[in-house]
Amino acid sequence: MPSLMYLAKEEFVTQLENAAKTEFEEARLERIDFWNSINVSSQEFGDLSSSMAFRIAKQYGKSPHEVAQHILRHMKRTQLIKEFTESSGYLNSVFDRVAYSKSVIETVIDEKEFYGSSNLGKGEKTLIEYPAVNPTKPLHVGHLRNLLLGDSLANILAFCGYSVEREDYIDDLGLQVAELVWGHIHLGSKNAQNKKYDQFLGELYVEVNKALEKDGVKEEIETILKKMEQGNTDEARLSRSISEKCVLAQYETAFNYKVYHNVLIWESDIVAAKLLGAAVDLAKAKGAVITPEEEKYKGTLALDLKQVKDISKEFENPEERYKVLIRSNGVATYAMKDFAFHLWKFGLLKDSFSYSQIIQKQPNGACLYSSSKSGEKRGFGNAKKVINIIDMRQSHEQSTVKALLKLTGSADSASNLTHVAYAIVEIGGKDLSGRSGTWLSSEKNYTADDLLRETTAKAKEKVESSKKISGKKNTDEVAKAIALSAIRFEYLRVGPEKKIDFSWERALNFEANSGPYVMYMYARARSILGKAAYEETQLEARDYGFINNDEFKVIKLISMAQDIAEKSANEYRPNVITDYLLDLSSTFSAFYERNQVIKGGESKNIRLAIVYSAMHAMGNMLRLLGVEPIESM
RNA sequence: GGGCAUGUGGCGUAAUUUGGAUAGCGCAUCGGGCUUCGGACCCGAGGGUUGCGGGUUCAAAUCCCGUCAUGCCCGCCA
Repeated sequence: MPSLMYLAKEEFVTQLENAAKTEFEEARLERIDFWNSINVSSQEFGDLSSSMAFRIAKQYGKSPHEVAQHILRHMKRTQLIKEFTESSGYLNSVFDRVAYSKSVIETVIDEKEFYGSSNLGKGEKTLIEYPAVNPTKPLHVGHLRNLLLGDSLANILAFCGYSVEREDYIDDLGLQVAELVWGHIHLGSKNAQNKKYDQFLGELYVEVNKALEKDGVKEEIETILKKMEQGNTDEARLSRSISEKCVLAQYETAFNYKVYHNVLIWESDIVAAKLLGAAVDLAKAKGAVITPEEEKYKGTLALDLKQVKDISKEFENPEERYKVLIRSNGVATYAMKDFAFHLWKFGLLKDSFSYSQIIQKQPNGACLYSSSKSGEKRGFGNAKKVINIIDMRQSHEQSTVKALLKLTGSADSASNLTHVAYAIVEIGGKDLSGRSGTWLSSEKNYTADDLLRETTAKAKEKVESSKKISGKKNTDEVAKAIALSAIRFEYLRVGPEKKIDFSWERALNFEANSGPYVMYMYARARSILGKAAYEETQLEARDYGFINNDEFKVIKLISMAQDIAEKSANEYRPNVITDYLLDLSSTFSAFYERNQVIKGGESKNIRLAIVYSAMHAMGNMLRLLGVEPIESM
């Protein structure tokens, strides 16, 4: 079922189209033109408005006002629209508040926690990968953007009817891990006991990075890296074991942020499964790659940039002719490995992984699986749609993967591959490098753990000073929930393509335009319902006769929840949701500030129903952001 | 050299994909509001030539062209 706002718009379009076509036959307009001419307008101009008359006026050489008046004559009231009006060329609709409100509220009562959900995705299997952090350091405030974007988008897509699989890729064969293996051997692991393992590794990593300047160290690390890649060596086992311990520590953090996954795929397992060979064979067979003659590229397997420059402008490069995929020493580049992995993601190569349970029960109750040497077969991968949450600096690599998919005959998959490119998080204009240890600070580290701890402490202070909750139990839980809402909101309210300069001040702001603000409005709604001993059966008695402007503003916003969720899913933008939540909660706040609910006399029941509906709309949208609303705070 | 992203009041941002009525919101500043359902609140004021210059249009933050600034990417690094 589409949202009521959508239905009202549809009724408007139908009336408008018929009327306009009767009066202005020559206009040659499509239904889509009428549809696009309609906007949600500010209250003074009615509920929905169309600028169609301007367009027709031009063709007919008449004034928009005149045209609109002609169209208006043929427009008749509909189920949801009480009347149409005209003002300075715009055609406005006025909703039938009784019919509209009744329908919205009954739908919410019927659907409750599913209100706003839809079947947009038609159950399509969608694989979403995040955060793919190197298993060499703690998650910091930069990684958090990836983590929260991924988790939130996964929630949103699931709510919109996609069948979502949350996957994380772990590169346990990277140079960074090799450096840590070297560090383990040469610098020891004496500090490991009294620290969280990822924190210990992160610090060790900075140490190793300093040692890199010494003679011979680089070579030693390269040797280690080669042994790791061979598999079945001491170095390989050590790298996997270090990586696993690190990932488990990182996931402890993720769990505190209420972020969960379905499956981890390890680079060492991708290598063991020989996906790469199969991918190379495929690329050769389809003629997607060539072996350049030029001296510079002798012995490599490469992508001919001329062949792909139509696929993406990224490949327009006057200086380079080829993009190397397999080096002359036989080692694959990142892009090629990634292409192989994507063949698996789309089910274009058969799933040769075995899976074991790395965490039997995450805090959300679900098992976390992991690719492994031994284990059972499972139906992971084989997705129709693939979404990668990756920093925008990797756009070029992602385009290469896409191009390879297209060239190997999977144009469908190529177009179903989405790179959600987000800009980095900086601190005081500097990016968060693991190598130099920017995340380490003498006062507060910029790790995700530190951020949550600081924010929770601030929240707890506030909770304890609040009279409402003082003397009550679980202040820790409440403080944590509030802290989470603050952090998640702060990260998600900004469009993904804009860079974020991290600031403690903003992270710790719980006032308006924040997660806690929305949570507060939710809690107040609950509190009112509790005080009124509200039950749904009371709704029988509600009277839709008097819906004032404050009330109807809230109802209209509630009616748009599904459109908002779908927009957010289609555009991969959680900030569509945060924006809506701020609008809804502040409109709701203004409504109850000016309108007594419990002492509302004849309006009491309808207002209770509005509070009830707004509460569900807020709660459902908050959950899409990964924020579980709390009853009181 | 080529490509990508960003540029909106002092600060942080929304709206740009699909052009519409007065560019929305928060922080900060100033002024109001608790004997009234929770003050993490509400109401109001000041603050904007949407980087700049052209163009298209009845209408441009939005589309087109140019230009400036900032950051990033374009390795047989991973």
